[in-house]
Amino acid sequence: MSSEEIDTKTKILEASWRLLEAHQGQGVKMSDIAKEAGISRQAVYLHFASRIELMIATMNYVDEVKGLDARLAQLNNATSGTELLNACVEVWGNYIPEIYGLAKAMLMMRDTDEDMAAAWNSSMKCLRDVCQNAIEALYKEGKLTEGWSIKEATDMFMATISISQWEQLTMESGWSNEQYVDWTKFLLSRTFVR
Amino acid sequence: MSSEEIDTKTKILEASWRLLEAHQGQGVKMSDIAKEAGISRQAVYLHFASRIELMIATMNYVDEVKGLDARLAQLNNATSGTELLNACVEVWGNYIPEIYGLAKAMLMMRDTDEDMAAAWNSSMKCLRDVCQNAIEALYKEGKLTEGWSIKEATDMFMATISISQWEQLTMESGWSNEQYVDWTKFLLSRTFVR
DNA sequence: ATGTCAATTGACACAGTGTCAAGTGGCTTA
DNA sequence: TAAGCCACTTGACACTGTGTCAATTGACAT
Repeated sequence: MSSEEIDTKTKILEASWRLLEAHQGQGVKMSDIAKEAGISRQAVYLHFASRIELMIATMNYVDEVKGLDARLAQLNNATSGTELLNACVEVWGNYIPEIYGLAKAMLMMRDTDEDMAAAWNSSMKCLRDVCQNAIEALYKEGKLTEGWSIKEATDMFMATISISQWEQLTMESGWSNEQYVDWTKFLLSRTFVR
Repeated sequence: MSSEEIDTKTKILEASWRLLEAHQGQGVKMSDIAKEAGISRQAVYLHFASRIELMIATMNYVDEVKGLDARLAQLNNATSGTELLNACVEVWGNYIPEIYGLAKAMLMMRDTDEDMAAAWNSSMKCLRDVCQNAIEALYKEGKLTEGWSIKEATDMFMATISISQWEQLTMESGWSNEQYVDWTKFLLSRTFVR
């Protein structure tokens, strides 16, 4: 069996991931991935029907290895809504730099490919759930700023911690990740906590 | 001269703009633009050296016609920092839907093309200036929330009113533009006003 | 009538994705 | 040891979209 030797499929996924991170999700061709994996370009298609499919598989693979779900699961220890909100920003905000290349590639393809859009949304689902928990906790504590519905507040929360927001503040404006996390926590607390 | 008949260059720009808006900035080919303008594909290249150049020209053309600068210039009537901040969100927030298709196309190209990135940034410059004015006004009134530097606050301001943010809240989360403007004003006031 | 200029047509190069057919080399099973 | 299977290789090709080039047309100006 393939318990010791890494099977080709995994080699491709690793190569894809590595290149995506190295090039920040841009300009990574099927032939590059094949070369990186040490196989022929055509062989990639023996394992993945298309570029899109490979990208989605890479995303699932990274999800599995890095385990955002697991990281987020820990958060349910958080007692108060505020605490949960802050913890959420911290976990996600420190996760983004680890998966930025991949995420960027996904976001770019999402515009033109429905499957990718769906895959991305379902991958964001677990994050959204935690965000919503935080908002609901605030609400139950009577601490959610007046006027917000749960949905609206969760929408705004998600938008605020979106990859594009992170990209603009760190990559473009030159913020450190710590700055990003701290000010985002500040903005969210001020916005949602009464 | 060409005072009555629209010259071909303008016809191309109009066609480009129309298609970009109609298709939300996606999948608009040179041949589509040519067809829309009523000329041959190759003729487009007699006026614009490349797709990128045409896109940048379209952007400048729309800027000229729609006049974001002019709209923003009015704002300098605003007396207080808070007022300026709100006015800024209102003007920009109501401008976005009018130019979304074009903006989306620009943002997508920006990832792969330096010239486009530069053109986009310079186009955003006037918006950034107004945002910075608002933050500075707050600061001078002693109303800027403690901790923010002018630059950081302006960065965060810009990120909050970015196209991606608007896109996520309206196109994806289904908010009305009014909702977008109101909640964004709310979030910014809470974040920046002491 | 001659020249110029904008536009047309058709052909072609190039990159990247995806497909197909034929071949190779190693491993299993009879 | 032969037969068959399997993952992979090679090379060729179709398709799309961008960009280029050369030859041609038709209008308008001198």
